Amino acid sequence: MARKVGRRGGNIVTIHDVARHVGVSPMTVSRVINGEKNVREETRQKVLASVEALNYSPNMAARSLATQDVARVALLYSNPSSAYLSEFLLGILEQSAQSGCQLTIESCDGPEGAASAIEKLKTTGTDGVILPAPLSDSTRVAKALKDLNIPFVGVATARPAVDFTSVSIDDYKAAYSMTKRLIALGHRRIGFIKGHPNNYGSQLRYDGYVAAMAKAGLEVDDSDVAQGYFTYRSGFDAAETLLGRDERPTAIFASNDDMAAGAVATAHRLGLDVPSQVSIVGFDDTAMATMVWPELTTVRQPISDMSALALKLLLDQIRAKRTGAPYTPIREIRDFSLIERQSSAAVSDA
Amino acid sequence: MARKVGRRGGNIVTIHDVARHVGVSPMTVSRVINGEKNVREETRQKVLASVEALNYSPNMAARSLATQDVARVALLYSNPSSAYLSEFLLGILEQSAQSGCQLTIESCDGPEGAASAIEKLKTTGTDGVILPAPLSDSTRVAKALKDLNIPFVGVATARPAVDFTSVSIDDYKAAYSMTKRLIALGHRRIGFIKGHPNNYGSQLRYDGYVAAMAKAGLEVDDSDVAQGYFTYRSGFDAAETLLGRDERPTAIFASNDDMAAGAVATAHRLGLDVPSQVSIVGFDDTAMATMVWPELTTVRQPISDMSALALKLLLDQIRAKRTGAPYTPIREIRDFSLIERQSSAAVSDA
DNA sequence: TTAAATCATGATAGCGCTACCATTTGCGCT
DNA sequence: AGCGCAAATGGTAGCGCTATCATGATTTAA
Repeated sequence: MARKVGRRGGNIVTIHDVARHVGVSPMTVSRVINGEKNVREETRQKVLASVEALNYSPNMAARSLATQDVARVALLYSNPSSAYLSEFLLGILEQSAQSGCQLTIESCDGPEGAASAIEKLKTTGTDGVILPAPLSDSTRVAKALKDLNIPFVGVATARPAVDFTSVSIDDYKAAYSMTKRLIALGHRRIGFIKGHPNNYGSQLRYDGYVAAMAKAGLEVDDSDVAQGYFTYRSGFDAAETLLGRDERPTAIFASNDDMAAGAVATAHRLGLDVPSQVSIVGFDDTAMATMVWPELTTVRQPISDMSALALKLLLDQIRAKRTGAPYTPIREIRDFSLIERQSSAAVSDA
Repeated sequence: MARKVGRRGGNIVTIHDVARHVGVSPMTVSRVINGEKNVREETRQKVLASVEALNYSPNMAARSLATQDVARVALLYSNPSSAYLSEFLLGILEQSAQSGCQLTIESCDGPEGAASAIEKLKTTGTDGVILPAPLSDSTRVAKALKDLNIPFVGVATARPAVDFTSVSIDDYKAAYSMTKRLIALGHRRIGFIKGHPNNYGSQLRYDGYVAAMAKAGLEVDDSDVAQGYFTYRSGFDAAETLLGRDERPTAIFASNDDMAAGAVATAHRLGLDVPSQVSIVGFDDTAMATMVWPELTTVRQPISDMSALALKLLLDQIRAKRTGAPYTPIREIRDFSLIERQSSAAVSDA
């Protein structure tokens, strides 16, 4: 239980114990653990068996000390939804525990405030930066980091700029799928609430919606599209425009969950039942989606997977930079999924 | 920037550099850093000055390796609001970076699911556990941990059990203050939405409300109190009971933000304006509070402070356990604050 | 004043791991 | 067989820090 028993003579299993158990040198064990080559397959197997048997787990502190390889990575975020942030953190944490890197969390006020935060990171000696959702689309932030020669990875980057490594989902495809699903449920007039105009991902979502509608031979009337700003309030207002008419859509697709929740509130206020009279769907599957009633049908991103992967890629990049190896930015695309809850239903024939 | 420059000859400032700079032995520097006694005040000052001058910062990896003191602490949580969780994580992370301990995050399904999670922690060799909000009130979980002799600290523990260390706010006092504030705004009939009946903190909040009403000489009518379950939906329904009458209260105090948000939705549906016709206030100041419109007046707990403190206390406790020192559980109470937003207002004379 | 306790500091030896280089082993080739 | 070369393995020396004990400086008690 306790890691310590005395200054020496602890009960912790070390690489030496494994080595003795197998009958090789500690060095060989180290090589196996780190997946280096130049180890005979047979030896490798024996070592792995012993690791298992003795329940050995490497001591991160010793490793980072020996390798001098404690990457200091910072997570720089600006007001994401807290649901997003917490799941993001979960992924990052898991990965960082495995990789034994030192995490710093830094918040800033939008891309503007990022400048000073980045300045600070520089003086602190940060080896790399993770940029979650809103910040990952800021060219300004990307440029600042690049100028400082600090490696970074963007998460949920919508803009398909390939000059830095990023992990995202395909916003276009996701919006396309969701729209297609609504159409399959019998909806013909589907309203859309756009996200913030500055947000590139927001544009992609809209494009996906339009494409799916076109594919089904359905027309998108301008009056069925409302501008939103990703906030609850903006969804509330936008839905008012969309639903406050005689000829209203039977479904509304909001570009994020907060706006969808706002739309649900408006529907209720107008005396419309969700989903029997209007289906309302969101995007992101944040906690908001299950907090409101009825719970929202939405698009789910594997946020914690994505953040974990982002950290891993960042560490690779940092390592490459240190060894002077060439590094080519990667654009990873993860799969999204459609989560169907109670806010959507087939259009009623009434 | 990079932590590494070559196997040796890195540019990192070590304790030796500081020692040389001051003209003492590394050991003395170490002592100063760790705040040990038996160092002459004059020497201490000189060392501290050099630390500052050279911008030295201790290498956690080396320290934990030398002290054999890597505490493995687990954060065990069960479905808290994500807003709560993310802020909680922020506090924990900051503290853990400073203390150089190894964090594991573990989720479980309510107190029931905790059993297996705890079992797992045992085999993994966990030195201590942090228990956030809902779990910290489960006697079952507390007992399981105690039986295993694993130190733990509860956060936002409402039940005033003093047999384990905890960090909380005074739910009673907070509810009392909020109620008093509403009364000061001119409200005389104040409805209350209770939290989950199993939750002790929920009871304290109710008691605080009742006490404040009594203090002001106001009667609490049974029909002005509704049972809720901390969910949006339950707040939605409870508000219906409270507001769906001719003689309705002019304010509603919900035991958490989710229910307050639900209550706001109901008010809107009933055509009541918030706050001019009904004031609605919440508790916790989760992200939910600012996501709905109008934004909620609520009670704020210093969540990240509390979680950071909890980790610190946990580490103390672990250390005490290792050295065999006696340990007395502490019950820390932090200050809450009233956050006034747009969902509450003075009662109108109309 | 002198022995004994106390304090301030230093020297040494690792914590568990891996970088680096030395050595051994295996294997294909002439 | 003997050579060379590469693959496989081992030995050594720290990474930055602190536990421990040893030492010299200072105070206290007697």
